[in-house]
Amino acid sequence: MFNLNYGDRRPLYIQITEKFRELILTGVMNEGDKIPSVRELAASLAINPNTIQKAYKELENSGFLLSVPAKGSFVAPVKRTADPAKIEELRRKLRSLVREMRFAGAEREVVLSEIESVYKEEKEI
Amino acid sequence: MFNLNYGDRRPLYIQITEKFRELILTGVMNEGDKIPSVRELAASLAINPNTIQKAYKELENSGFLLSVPAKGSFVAPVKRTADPAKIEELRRKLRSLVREMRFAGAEREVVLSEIESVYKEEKEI
Amino acid sequence: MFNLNYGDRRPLYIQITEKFRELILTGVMNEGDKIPSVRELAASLAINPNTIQKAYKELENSGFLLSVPAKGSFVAPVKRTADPAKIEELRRKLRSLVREMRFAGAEREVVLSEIESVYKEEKEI
Amino acid sequence: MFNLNYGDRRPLYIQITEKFRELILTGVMNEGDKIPSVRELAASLAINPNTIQKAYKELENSGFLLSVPAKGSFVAPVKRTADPAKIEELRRKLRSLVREMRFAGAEREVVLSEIESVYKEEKEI
DNA sequence: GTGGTCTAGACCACC
DNA sequence: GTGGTCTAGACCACT
Repeated sequence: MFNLNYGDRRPLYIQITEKFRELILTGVMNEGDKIPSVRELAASLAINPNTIQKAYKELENSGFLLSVPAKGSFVAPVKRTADPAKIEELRRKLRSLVREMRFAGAEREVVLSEIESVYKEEKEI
Repeated sequence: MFNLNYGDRRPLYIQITEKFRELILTGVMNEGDKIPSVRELAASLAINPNTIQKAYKELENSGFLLSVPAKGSFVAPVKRTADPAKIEELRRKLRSLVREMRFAGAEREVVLSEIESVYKEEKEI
Repeated sequence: MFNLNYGDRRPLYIQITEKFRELILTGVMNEGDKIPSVRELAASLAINPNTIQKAYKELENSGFLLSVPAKGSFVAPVKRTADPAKIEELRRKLRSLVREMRFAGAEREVVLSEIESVYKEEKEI
Repeated sequence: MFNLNYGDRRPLYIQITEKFRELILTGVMNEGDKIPSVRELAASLAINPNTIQKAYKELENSGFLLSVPAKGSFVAPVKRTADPAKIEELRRKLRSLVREMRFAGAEREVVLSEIESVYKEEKEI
């Protein structure tokens, strides 16, 4: 499914949550997709199931996964009552980034097309 | 000059760097402009000079300011690269950020309006 | 671990960053290695922890370290670019520096021996 | 002869010293060359002669120029009893830079050829 | 006056 | 325990 980097000294469970975060945010995994069971992924990565458990727990806490007892874990629905503070932080980052692009010479249309393409992304899948 | 937000969980020195980044990238401050001295701004914001110093140092490291001992700090000469590689890098960051915003529940219109508002900001007037 | 030179007019925190840069660039320390904690190194060098913190921060900003709160600081994953543009930039810096050394009275042999000794330094052994 | 940058907020006399430093270090100007008189250069740059005076004074203090009363100012001989501290500082910079080049993938020969070419530079003129 | 360095000590969140 | 932020205050070199 993916690989761990043992050179990276970040804890394994963090590497795993990051990986899932990336897969979900990029639309490789979508709402409702079933993810591998703890034991399954542990075997596949050859690490302790407790580590996977901890990663899944983190992902559940941050709203990326939804665990259904006796059924498995699934990618959470996108709705998630938007945390205003989080959105505000992201908007701040967005403004700063767009200003930098503008300053670097990127045309308004280039930026807009990038946005559009993201919002079309998963619909095409 | 501007205000600090103590509710904001970002460190004060980061808030300050962001503010200057914004003032410079939006063209409110231009190359060569003298900015307030470390002690002056510290007094004006009622915080410790060391905190301002830290912010100015960061801004100098990232190329926004030029600090000259015994003279003052100035907005650095700009290099509007229009470097395609730089733009490409920023586009990648933008996509990633927009995906995250979308996932967090931000509507397409919200993101677009943010872009528009940046491109309407004054600049080089 | 290493020593500070109080005769040296360079700031302590710069001496520290240089030392780590050297240790990393010469391969004595490698990606993922844990480095001494802020307080540990401060005690060992008998200086204030804030000074170490400043050095580590600089090293993190320039991509040599990765600091993780509550975990420690680690040598960052390396990206041996072999980017021609980067090399070209370094060559320009080198020419300028060597001109200055020559002007300051350094003999060609002195400069060459410096190069040789660097290329004999251990690395990735 | 050269231009001043009024956007640059560094003092004019500093810009002038830097310019001469560059011209001398790159071998455009050589030992014994007569440089323009204070009044001459002041007129050519359309600035106050005092500013030129100050720049020349700085250059003389740092050993780049040699002023002969009633004769003019000349590029100083290269010998200059090499200040050991200065040389040491430059050697440190050189080592650091060469390490970085080596790390970036530059071959030993590339670095050496750069040195050689600098030491041949002025002889070809 | 200016930027810059360093110390001493407090406090925080996280693990 | 860890990294990180902030304050308070001393000192330096330079203009």
